[in-house]
Order: sequence, then C-alpha cells, then structure tokens
Amino acid sequence: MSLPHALLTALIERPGSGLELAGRFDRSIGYFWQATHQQIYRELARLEAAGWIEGTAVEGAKGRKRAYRVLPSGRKELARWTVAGQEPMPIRDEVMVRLRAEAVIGPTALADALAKLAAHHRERLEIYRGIEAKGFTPPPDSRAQKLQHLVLKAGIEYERLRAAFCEEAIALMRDED
Amino acid sequence: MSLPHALLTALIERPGSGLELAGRFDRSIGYFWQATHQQIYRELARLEAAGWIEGTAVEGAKGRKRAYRVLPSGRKELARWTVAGQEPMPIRDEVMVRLRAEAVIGPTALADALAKLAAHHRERLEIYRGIEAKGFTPPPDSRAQKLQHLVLKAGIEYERLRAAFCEEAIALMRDED
DNA sequence: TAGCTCATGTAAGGAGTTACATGATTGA
DNA sequence: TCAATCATGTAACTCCTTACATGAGCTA
Repeated sequence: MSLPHALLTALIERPGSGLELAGRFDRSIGYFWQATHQQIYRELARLEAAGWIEGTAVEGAKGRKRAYRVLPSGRKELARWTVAGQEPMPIRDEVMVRLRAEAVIGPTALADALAKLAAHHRERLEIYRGIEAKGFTPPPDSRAQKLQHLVLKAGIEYERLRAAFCEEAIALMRDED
Repeated sequence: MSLPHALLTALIERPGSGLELAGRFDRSIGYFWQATHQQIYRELARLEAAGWIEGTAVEGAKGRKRAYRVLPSGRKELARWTVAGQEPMPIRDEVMVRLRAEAVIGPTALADALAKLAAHHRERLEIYRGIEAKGFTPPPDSRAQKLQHLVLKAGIEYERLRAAFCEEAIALMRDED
C-alpha cells in the first residue's frame, strides 16, 4: 500500500492539484506505481483527513480546483514509512502463467501475443532511454539525482529483460513447431 | 486475473485437492503467481460452477477432501485464454517508491531495509538455481520442458537483477552519506 | 479425551478497476 | 449556445488479505 506515500513524495517534489498529480502518474512516478484519478482523489481526501496534507482552493481556476501541499506531519509520516521494513512483494506475472499453460496444452498461437508485448517493452525502453539522455547526461552529482537515476536505470533494465524474454520465448516456440 | 487459469494449468499437470494446490502455490506456480488457500477454494468453486473442472469426494481421507480434475471444456477455456491478448501488466514497485521518497527527504536508514531485501532475493536465486541444477541438467529436449526451463530462467534473471539493484542502491547511499 | 494436523470454508475490509455523474470555464 | 476541456467526485464490482470457524481423523 504505497499510494499515499507516492502521493506525499510527489507533493513534496512539487505541490499540485488532484488532476495534476493524475497527469504525473501517467509519467514519471506512474512508471513504477500506477494510479487512476479516482484513486488519487480518494487518497488525497484521506491524507487531508489524517492531517498530512493541506488543500487550498485555487482562485480563478476552472471548476473547484484545490492545490495540495505536504504538512510537517506528512513529511514525518513519509520518513517513518520510507525506512519501515520492506516485505518482498508477491510476484504476479500473467505472462509466466500463459507460458506454463502453453507448456501443458501447446502448441498454441501465443507467439502473436508475445510479439505485441515485446514491442510494448521496446517502446518503453526507448522512452526511458530518452529520459536518461535528456535528464542524466552527464551523470548527476547530487545525491537525490543519483537516486533518481538509479531508479530510472532499474526501469531500463526491467524493460530490456522483458523484451528479451518475450523474444526468446517466441524463438523457442518457432523452433519447436 | 490469471488465478483460474493458473489453477487449470496446475490441475492438468496433476489433479489434486484444494490444499494440495495451495501447497503447490507455495512453490513452483507460486513463484510467479501467489495465492492463499482462501482464494484457491473460492476459485475452485467457481471453476466447478462454470463446468470447467469436476470435484469428487475422496473416500477414506481426512475431513471432506475433494479431488479436482479438468474437464474438456476447461481445457478449451485454457487454450482460449492462453492466446488472448496479453495487456502489459501495470507495475507497482514499492521499492522504487521508497527510493524516490528517500531522494526527496533523505538521507534515511533505508539501506537497512534494502539489505534484508537483497538477502531475500539472493536466497530466492539460490532456490531457483537449485531447481535448475536438479531438473534441467542436461538441458531438456521436449518442447514443454524447454518452456518450463525458460520460465525458470526468467525467475533467475529477475532475482539476480533485484539483488544487484538493492546492493547498488545501498552502495550509492553509503558513498553519499 | 485433549491436542495436533488435514481440509474446507466464512466474514470483513482494503485496494484497485470501470463506468458514470457533476459543475465550471473556454472557445467556436 | 453548444461542445470540449478542466476538475472533482460516486457507485458498483472484483480481487486480495487477514483473521477466524468448523469438522474429521490421528496420536499421546
């Protein structure tokens, strides 16, 4: 359950409204923790009820826009959570389930689905490499920047591994058919 | 939502009862799709209601043990699902959220939690390598075995990547403090 | 007969998903 | 004024998690 703390982090980086946060969750933070605007609004209400953030109406904006900022107790909560024990996250990988299924009932046309998936991961890989080229060359000096770069590199490795795996599986199924 | 199809696959590999399946989900299948016995019992009831599996009471067993086997319509459903389009799965990675949080509020004692996590991944890596040594040397010939080996190798790569990532993060935080 | 293990469940609640609802402002 | 967009939400549902409940056989 990291959404509240992902939101706290995002709001410390830059205060903003619910929809602005939803936009950021389609990029940056969203690359490793997705959330819809419905979740975000619900969670912002909870964070405010807990006294961790404060929302103030934005005058002159469309609708009833509210800008949120993190309060000292919110920072404290984020610090507490950050060092709390990290349980290994349960893995739920549909692709592996499909391959195990293929192994017992195959051959099937699974390769087509895997080809699309590989393309998706290669796209993601290019996006991440673009972000790295723009934001992290030359390599950063500050501690915060180095940490963010590390997270990005993990994303790059993940996408590379996934794309390569799909292609290996496709090759294996093609050879055996 | 792969649990029903993970169960169908497991039951084709070897018919069994709910608790036997729960045991297998603590190993093999469970390494990439976890499930508790509560989930499994509920899902088995659904699969039986859908006419995909059939459960028969096991005479002479403790309690009211039921053994399940997959019916032809269940095999058909599994084949249908296996080739259905695989949407890229949303990533939810708590560790990355913690590192982003560390970047904005750090330095913190996050390294301790990461060290424990790295140890967990190294353990998993050894388990997988053991399975590979026992079951996949020499490399298998059959298509089904090759696919299962591929899935295992993906697990090995994943654990290796995770452990290395944790260690890199720890090193970075140590150098900067 | 008391406690342990095997075996199957129920109940309550949290988190996420999908579809829909509402109101304000902007631009054609 | 009508549609699009910005902005915030409700409602219903599924899945997963945690804790607890129940009963049957085995063993000390």
